[in-house]
Amino acid sequence: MARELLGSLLVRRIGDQTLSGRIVETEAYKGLEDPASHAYKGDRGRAKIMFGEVGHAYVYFTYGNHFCVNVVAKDTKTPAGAVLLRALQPVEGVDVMAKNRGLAEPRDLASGPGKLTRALSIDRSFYGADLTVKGALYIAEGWVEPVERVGVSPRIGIKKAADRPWRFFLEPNVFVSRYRSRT
DNA sequence: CACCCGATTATCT
DNA sequence: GATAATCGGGTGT
Repeated sequence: MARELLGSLLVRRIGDQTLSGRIVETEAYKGLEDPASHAYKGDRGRAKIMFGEVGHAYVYFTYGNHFCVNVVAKDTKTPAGAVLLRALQPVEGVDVMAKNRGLAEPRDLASGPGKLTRALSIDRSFYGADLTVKGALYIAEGWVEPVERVGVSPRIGIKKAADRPWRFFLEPNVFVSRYRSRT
């Protein structure tokens, strides 16, 4: 699913305003067998949602400053799993995203998991939200085949299970995260 | 571009 | 008390 989500559109509606971005970077997190996953310790706490319905949002707060958003994803035999959305290519409402971020440069607006939630005003109120139905936050229907290639690398910013190549990104693409991103 | 660091809080030991 | 699925600002090459 981390691969499949590349190229699809994440949409945030606020009143009559629409903000959206094309997903250009993702990371896969498994459950009980993935030491880097928040679901590694089981069906409890904030990770509870990762054991729930696919297509729902797992939003968590980290480093005392940032929210990150995941899409719950797993097959029917797997108890838990999610895909972290790491970067967006801004599409609609770029001016509002710039305002939310206090920046003007499009490539810096959503090029990181904490940046994209700030750009789209995504916070813990979306914990558990169903991203498959058109609401305040959803993934649009009509997935478009990416024209870019899919690059693969180890996941970023983790220490446990850091060897697993479960980060996926479209390349060439200037909107992917650049901190500590080596391909 | 590479590396370093402080901010700030939920979660775990 | 320590760590963390991060970011932005700083320094030095």
